[in-house]
Amino acid sequence: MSVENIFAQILDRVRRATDALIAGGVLPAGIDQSRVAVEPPRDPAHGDMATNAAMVLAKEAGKKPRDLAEQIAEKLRGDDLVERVDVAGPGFINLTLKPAAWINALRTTVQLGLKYGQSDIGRGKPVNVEYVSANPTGPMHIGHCRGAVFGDALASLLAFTGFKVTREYYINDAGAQVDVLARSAFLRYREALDEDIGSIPEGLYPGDYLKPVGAALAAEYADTLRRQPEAQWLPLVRAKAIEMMMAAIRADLAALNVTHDVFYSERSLIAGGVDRVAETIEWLRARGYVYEGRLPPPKGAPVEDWEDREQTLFRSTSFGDDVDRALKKSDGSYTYFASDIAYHRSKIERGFQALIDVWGADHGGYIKRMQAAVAALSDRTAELDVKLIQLVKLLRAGEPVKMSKRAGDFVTLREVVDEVGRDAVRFMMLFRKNDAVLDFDLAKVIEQSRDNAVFYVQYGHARGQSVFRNARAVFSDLPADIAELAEIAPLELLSDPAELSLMRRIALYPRVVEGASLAHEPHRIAFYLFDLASEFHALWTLGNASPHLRFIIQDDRQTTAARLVLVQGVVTVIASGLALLGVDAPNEMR
RNA sequence: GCGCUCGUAGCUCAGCUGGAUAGAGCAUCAGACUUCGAAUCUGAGGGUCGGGAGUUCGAAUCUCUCCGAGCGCGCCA
Repeated sequence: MSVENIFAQILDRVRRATDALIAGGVLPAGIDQSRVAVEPPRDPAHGDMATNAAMVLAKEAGKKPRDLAEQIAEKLRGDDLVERVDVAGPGFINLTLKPAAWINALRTTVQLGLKYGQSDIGRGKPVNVEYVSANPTGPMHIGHCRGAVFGDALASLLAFTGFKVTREYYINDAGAQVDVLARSAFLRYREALDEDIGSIPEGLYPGDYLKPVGAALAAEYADTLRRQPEAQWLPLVRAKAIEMMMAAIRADLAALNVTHDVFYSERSLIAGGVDRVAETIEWLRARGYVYEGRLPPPKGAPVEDWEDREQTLFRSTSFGDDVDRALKKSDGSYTYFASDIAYHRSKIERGFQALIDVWGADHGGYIKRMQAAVAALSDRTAELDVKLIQLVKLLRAGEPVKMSKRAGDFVTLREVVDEVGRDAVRFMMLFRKNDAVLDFDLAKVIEQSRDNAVFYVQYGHARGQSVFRNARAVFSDLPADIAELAEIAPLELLSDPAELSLMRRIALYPRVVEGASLAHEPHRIAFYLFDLASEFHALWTLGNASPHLRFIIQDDRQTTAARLVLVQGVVTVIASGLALLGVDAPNEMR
């Protein structure tokens, strides 16, 4: 819990009050206090904070909630941070804090700067976040983009809250699809040797992006490959194609500022004479989780070439899955699931007990078996959270965007980033819950209006910075160092309801960050920033009708100094939140 | 047929892991620019939280059951 989280501070005071009641025999010793919470009330008229302590504890204590609330309230009265305590409704304890509490919180915010909102709730626990993991068979398309941004932001958020994060990409470079890639590249290789290849046959990748691969192969091997049988050239062409596709993918990710610490190759699981997949299967078999058996045919949609046969199965039903899952295909090779188990075993062996996988929504049916595998591999100690990322519908002014033929019938990530910019892409991808379908309108996201959340938040930051530029022109003697300014500024002059409300919003940030981190929901940061910007813009406009509420008061150095600290609080939090999302916080909008 | 994810204002969506009278944006209507950039702001109308039942002090949130949408359902990854 971070020291600057004022909600945590107040929860601590509530704990002291209930502990005192336990000591006094009013509450039973050992009562479960885990559900006691302190949160901002929906209605500001109820005060600054409310706690449910009395309602949560009443039953076990055998007391009426209202009576217990009164006793807790009595203990809280006289607290140095608390101005007023009221008992309301079914037993809420409403707290109104002294202005000094908010003033201190603001001062702390500004002095901590970009460290504000950090916490140690992760306690250094290693977390592995796997995201993107797009097949190396072509450039990134818009469908990959959302998962990439989500995973990247989630990783940043976890790191900010004290987890030891590893960002990981699983390269699917071992399945049949990379052989298809190799054959497709081989065609382009022949094309590069001036052969007429006609149209690309059905089943191969048609995109132009393989032409450079063909050219590179021609430069490297001249026409030697062409005279070899496929079994000979395929591994060479495949390796080259994968290498070049991964380079393209890394470049695409770089354009989005998405980074990874580890690129883990599926092929490496079975390379160098060590078969880690077989090892893992035997490891599981020794523990009774793998057996030879038969599966019932799938219900519903009939499978045409279904044959009932004995196969190697993983006992995922022991961990809540509906059926056991096949580990080998009929030709004896491993299923994708088998390698994926071996891959997740490597994560566990590398010391991760907390795993997060970011997948496309079409993989939803895969979650249970993978969680089952992780449970089996770790003796139920490791936890896998799978975040499903829903579809992105790409629009332009309300109309669906058509595919680009050259890229191979999909819109590439690069095209979109080039058109609307990285910030718009990143913010909008996070301005929705991960499991909700997202409409991404290319025309809307570059609009400069409130309807465009990216612009609106960035503009808030730029506006804040412009106040400082203007203030320096008026009061050149104010300290340039913001921490020093916060030290000397008479913050008690910030007494207007709109100012206090903004201070409360700023104080909410660490709580939002913690909640978003624990829930693995980075979108909460984006929505919070929108609300913060909104409140800041409103206060700004108040200055039009009420000149005494402007940030810079020509003949009042003290008030100006105090308000600059408030503006800095807003600027700091917007910059911090945008940084978590990987979005720039511009000093001016041009 | 089974499983997963959803269903909240006319539209697009939040709702802080069970809290008080369910909130924003867009759209509609009515307002605010001799400004610290109005690229903004203020106000109004608009809801059976898909329907029903249950759990408890209290449910949009948890459970069950219907209705509807999307995704998935040995040898694709």
